[in-house]
Amino acid sequence: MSGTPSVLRRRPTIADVARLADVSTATVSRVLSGVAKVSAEKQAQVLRAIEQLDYNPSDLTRAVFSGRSNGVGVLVADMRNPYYVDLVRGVESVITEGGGLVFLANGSRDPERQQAILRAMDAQRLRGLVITANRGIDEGIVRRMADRGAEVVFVTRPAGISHPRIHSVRVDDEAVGALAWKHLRDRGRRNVAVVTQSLDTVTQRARLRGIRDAARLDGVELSDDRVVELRSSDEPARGLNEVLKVRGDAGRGPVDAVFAATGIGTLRAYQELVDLGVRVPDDVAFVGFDDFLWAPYLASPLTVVTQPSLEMGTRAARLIIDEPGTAVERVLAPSLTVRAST
Amino acid sequence: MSGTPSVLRRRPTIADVARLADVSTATVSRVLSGVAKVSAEKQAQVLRAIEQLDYNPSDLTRAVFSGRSNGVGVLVADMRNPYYVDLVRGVESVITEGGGLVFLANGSRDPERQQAILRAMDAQRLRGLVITANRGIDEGIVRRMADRGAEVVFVTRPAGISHPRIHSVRVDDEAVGALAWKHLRDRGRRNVAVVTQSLDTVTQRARLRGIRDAARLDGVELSDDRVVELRSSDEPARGLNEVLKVRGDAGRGPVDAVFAATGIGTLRAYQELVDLGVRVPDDVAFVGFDDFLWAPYLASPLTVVTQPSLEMGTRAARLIIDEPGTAVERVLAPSLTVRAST
DNA sequence: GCGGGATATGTAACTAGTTTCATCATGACG
DNA sequence: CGTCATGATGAAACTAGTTACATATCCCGC
Repeated sequence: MSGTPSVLRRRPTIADVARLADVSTATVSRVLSGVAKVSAEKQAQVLRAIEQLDYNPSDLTRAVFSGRSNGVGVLVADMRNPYYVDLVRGVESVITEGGGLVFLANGSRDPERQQAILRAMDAQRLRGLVITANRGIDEGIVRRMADRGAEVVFVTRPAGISHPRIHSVRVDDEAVGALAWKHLRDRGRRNVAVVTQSLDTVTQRARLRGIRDAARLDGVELSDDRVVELRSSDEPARGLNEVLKVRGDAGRGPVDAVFAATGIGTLRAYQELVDLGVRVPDDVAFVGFDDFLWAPYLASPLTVVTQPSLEMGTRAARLIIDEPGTAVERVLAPSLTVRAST
Repeated sequence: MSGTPSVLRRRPTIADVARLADVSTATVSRVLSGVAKVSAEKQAQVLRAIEQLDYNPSDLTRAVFSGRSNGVGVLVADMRNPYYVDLVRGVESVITEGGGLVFLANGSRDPERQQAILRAMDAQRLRGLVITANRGIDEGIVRRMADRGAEVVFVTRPAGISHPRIHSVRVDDEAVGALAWKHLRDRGRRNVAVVTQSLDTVTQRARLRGIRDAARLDGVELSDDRVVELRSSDEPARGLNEVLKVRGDAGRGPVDAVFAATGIGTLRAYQELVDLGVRVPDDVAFVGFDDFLWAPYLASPLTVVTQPSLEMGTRAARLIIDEPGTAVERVLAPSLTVRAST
C-alpha cells in the first residue's frame, strides 16, 4: 500500500537511472546493451538503480534510433478460419521467442481497411510483415515497405512481386487437388464435384487445375458444370444442390464425391450436404480442406487435405529474422488425413 | 521500374519534406497534426512534397514524444480456443478502427513466457492491455503498467487488483452454471456430472457454484464425486468414465447429463462420450461451454452456454479508449443455444 | 619518474518528430 | 501615418535513448 495508485507515476528514464547510480547515461546504456565494458563496480551500481526504480527502457526510443522496431506485422484475411489462427501462432511463437512482438490485424477482406492497416504498420517501422490476404492488397505500399527495409512474406499465395525482400511460403496447390483426386479414385469414386469460394484467386484456380489434371491422367474429365463457386462466404453452398443432380449423360454417372477446396468451402458444402439429407460417405464421399479440432467428431468424421499451417507460420517468421537477401519462394507439400467421410 | 529495388532506400524524414516544400519542420508538423493554422499556399506545398516523397511519419517518434503509443496489447491464454479468437477480433476491430494497432501474444500458460511478454509490451509504452490468461500472471508488473498510465482490462476473470486503471469484463459465471442446470432440469435430467479443467481458477469455481446452488434450489445435491477435473488439457476426459458409473445409492440415479464448464472441457468430454459409445442425448444429455462454427454439425449437435465473446472484446477495447478514470467491473449475462444434444 | 598503450568513462551529437517562444508581416483603427 | 493586435512562421529546445569522440585513469616497462 505505498502511495495512491490513482496518481500517474512518472516513468523513470535512463537519466534517472544515471543520476541515482552516479554515472552518465552512456554508461547506463552500455550496461543495458552489453556492447562495451563497464567496471564491475559501476555495473553493480547501475543494476541496483535499475532494480530500485523498476526501469524498463523504451523500445520506441531504441527503434527511433536504429530506424527499425523489432515488431512484425501479420495481416490475415479472416481470423475465424482456424488455419489462419495456426499460422499466426507459428509466427508469434518464433517472434516472441526472439524478444519481438507481433502486430495482428484482420483484413476482413476490405481493401480500404487493409490499406489503412498497412500504412499504420509502415508507420511502426516494422522489421517484417506477413500477409495472408489475397484480395485488395495494394502492391505499391508493400513494395515501398520492402524498399525501406522490411522483409515481406506472402503466405498461401505466390509473392507476385519481384523484390529481394519479398518472399512467399505456400503449399503446392496443384498437389492439393491431385491428392484429393487420387484418394477419391482409390475409394472408387470418379464423378467428383469441386466446391470453391472464388476462382479469381490463383490459389483456388491452382487447386482446381490440380484435381482436373490428375483426373485427366485417369481418363476422367472434370467439366465446368461440376465446379461450384460460392462467392458469398456466409451462405450455405446452395449451388451444390444443382450439381448433385447432374446425371449420367454421355457415360457420366451421378456425382459420387465432393472436394471442397477451401476452409470455408468445407463448412458450407458439409452444411449443404447435411441439409439435403445426403448420406456421407454412402451417397457422396467428402474431402475437405484444412483440418480443425472438431473434424473427427462430426456426424461423418472428415477426410481433409491439410496444409502444415503452424510450420508455414514459423517458416515465414524465420525468413523475416534471417533476412535471406534474395527473394525466397518456399513451396511445401500438402498431406491427407483420412477419416470416415471417404 | 525505377531504380534497383535491392538498394535500401533511405526513408524520407520530416526534414526532407520541409526542405522540398521550402518550409520549416514545424510547419510540416502543423500540417500533419492540423493543430495550428498554416497558409493555404504552404499547406499545398507541404502536401505536394509529402505526396512526392511518399512520406509516412514515424509513429515511434511521435510515441516517444507523447510518452505513449497508440498500440494495445492482448495477451491470450490459448489461441486455439475460438472464444479467444472472437475476443481478439472484437478488440482488434475497435482499435484498428481508431487508427491503433494490436499486439497479440499467446501466453501458452507459461508464467515465464507471460512475464517476458508483459515486459516487452511495457517497453512499447502501450496505451492499454487486455489480459485473458488466468494463471501465472505477475500482478506486480501489471500494477506498475497501470501506475504508469496504461489501461488494463482483465477478461473472463475478476480484476483482483484494486486500481483505477485496472478493469474487468466477464460473464456472470454463476449464471452460466444456473443456466445449464435449469435447462437440463427442464429436460428431465437431475443427475448431472460437471467437467472442469482446473478448480484453481475463480471462474471455474464460480460456474460450479452456480450449477450447485441452482440444483440445491430444486432439492438436488451435486456431490463432489460427480465433478471431474481434467488438469491436463491435451488428453480426453478419462475421469468421466468413472463418474458415469456412479449409480443410484441413496436415491440417486445414474448420471443422465454432463455439463462441461470450459471450452476445452467441452471437446474432451464430448470426445470421451463418443469413445465410450454413450448415446447423446438418449443415455446422457450434454451441455457444453462456448459456441463454435462446427457445433451444429457434430454427430450430436451441441447445446452450449455461450459468452458474448465479440462484445466482450469490443467492450474491453472501449474501456481502454475511453479511459473511464475509475475501476470498471462489467459483468455480462451468458446465454443458451439449444441444439440436439439435450 | 616518465612515456606509451589499453581501458573505462563522460560530453555532446545524433535519431525523427512536436511544441514553445520569439519574430516578422499584415491589417485595422485612431 | 503611427500604434497595436492578430496570425503565420521558424529557430531551438524538447521526448529518451545510442554512439562517436575526447579525455581521464591505470598499469607496464624502461
